[in-house]
Amino acid sequence: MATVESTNGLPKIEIYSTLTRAKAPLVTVKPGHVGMYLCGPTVYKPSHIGHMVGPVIFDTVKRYLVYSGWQVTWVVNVTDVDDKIIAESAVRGTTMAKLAEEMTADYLENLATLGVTSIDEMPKATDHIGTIITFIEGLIAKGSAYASDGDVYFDVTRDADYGKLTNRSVESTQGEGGSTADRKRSAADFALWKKAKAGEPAWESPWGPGRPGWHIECSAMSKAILGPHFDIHGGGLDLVFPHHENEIAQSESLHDCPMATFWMHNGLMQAAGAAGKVGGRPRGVEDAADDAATQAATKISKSTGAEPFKKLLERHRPEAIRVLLLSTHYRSPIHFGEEPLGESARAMEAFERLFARFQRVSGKAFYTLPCRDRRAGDAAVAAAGDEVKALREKFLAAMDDDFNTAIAIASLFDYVRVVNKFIDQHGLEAKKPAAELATLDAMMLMLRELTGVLGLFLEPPQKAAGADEGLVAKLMELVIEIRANARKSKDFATADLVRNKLTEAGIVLEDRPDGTGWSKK
RNA sequence: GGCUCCGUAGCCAAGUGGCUAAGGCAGCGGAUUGCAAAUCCGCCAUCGUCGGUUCGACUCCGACCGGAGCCUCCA
Repeated sequence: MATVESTNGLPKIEIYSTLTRAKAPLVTVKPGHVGMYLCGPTVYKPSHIGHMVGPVIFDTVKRYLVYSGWQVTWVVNVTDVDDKIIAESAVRGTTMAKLAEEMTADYLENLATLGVTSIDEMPKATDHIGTIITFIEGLIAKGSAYASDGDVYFDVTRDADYGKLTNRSVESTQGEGGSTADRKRSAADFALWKKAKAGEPAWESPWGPGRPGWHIECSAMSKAILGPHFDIHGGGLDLVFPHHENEIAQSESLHDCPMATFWMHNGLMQAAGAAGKVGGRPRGVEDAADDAATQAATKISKSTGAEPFKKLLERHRPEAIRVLLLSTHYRSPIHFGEEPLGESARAMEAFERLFARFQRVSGKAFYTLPCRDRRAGDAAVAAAGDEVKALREKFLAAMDDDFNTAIAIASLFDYVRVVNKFIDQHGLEAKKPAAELATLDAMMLMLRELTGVLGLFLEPPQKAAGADEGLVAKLMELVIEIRANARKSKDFATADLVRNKLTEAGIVLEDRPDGTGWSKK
């Protein structure tokens, strides 16, 4: 076995933390259990592809940890009270709660299509107002926060190591202080509680009616569900400062213990060929004071607004999107666009052709094979042969090393080749020797195990099926039979005409030793 | 300006102080096929530029050029 056993009998998995800028073995607060928190969306608009990156990555992290033997509790919060939600609900003439509910549903549907189904809890900020108020009171009692004219602010000068996540000093973070500067002791202080303006949603508090600041939600809710010190805190790289820096300041000031052992940050989605992250704000005029080159660059970035994810799904299969997200290392930016998605989709088809081939040979549907866990896989791997064993070890070693899904996927492409070669060499499409069939089964079970870890191919591809599906199948059967007769009598002109016309119509014929198959392109 | 990070083949993208620098897409040659498709085999990079450290660097250090994120409650 290539994997190293750690003291508690679980595999050794190394994770990079933004806080230490280094990888360290996963050692959990509670042995055998991982508490993982991901900063979720502010639900004011339909989600776009950029919102899917973190969830897909952390879903994969969770799948891999569970596969490897940990118990995992994964929390993704929903910010359902916020300036933007208030503004957008006003525009739409609806309530904040209604809009938030609607957009949360949209978010969840989109996640489900991508196979992100492993979130355990999704706390809403508005369900945790009491928790948040208690948290703020604790900070005030410790002298880390102060009330000011109905607002409450965190006092960064009382936090000796403020800025440790992003290597910033308090001085260097002092901007203008924003519109509330006159209520703050120092410009870098940030709001824990915001006094309600007239007509805004508000909750009663010791400081008067108001609502929570953004940063405090995550500190309070992660504590409520995962405890003051948990294992993995995740989010996009754009949240490192100020959001996560402030979470650390709040939680560690109150609890005097680390908030999270590992701070994992995913790279941001960028539109291929354009500057700027997907969904980012266009860079404004304030940047134009720079040189001409910068101006040229900012011009392009104006087009980075992202379409709703559902629109994207009209053009691309979720499987291709998931693979694209996982084929880049999670800490790197992802180049996203029609072209990369198309390539990703084409690459996926090699897997699906193999699944179809497997079904022809063995009569078994790949999608119904059981996804084993790592221990069971360890026990079963010998039956699949040395090549498979080596590729599985490569896969596991890559995932153990900070979830290197890019290498893991690469090993799966090698895997497909190995299995195809096996079928070729033993002529399994024509004859079916029991011993080789058993080996093939073992190989495919292993592929099922590994693709399942990445959350891939869990469901059969969605057929663009209509009521005509059965009719088309019958017609194709007929066409293929007629063409087969033509081929038998060496009437290749007719046979080729049929095939070419079908190709034009988007149907691909494959003449195999045991007959002709067809598929829609 | 400050703080992070990146620059690998036509495109995308892993990776390592020293054996043949993953994988995908595209392309080329071959096997197979009546011809194709699919499949298999083979080919296709010296790692932004310039210096330095080292027996040896693409991998470490420095400078420069180019790109990205954050410093503005954006995943």
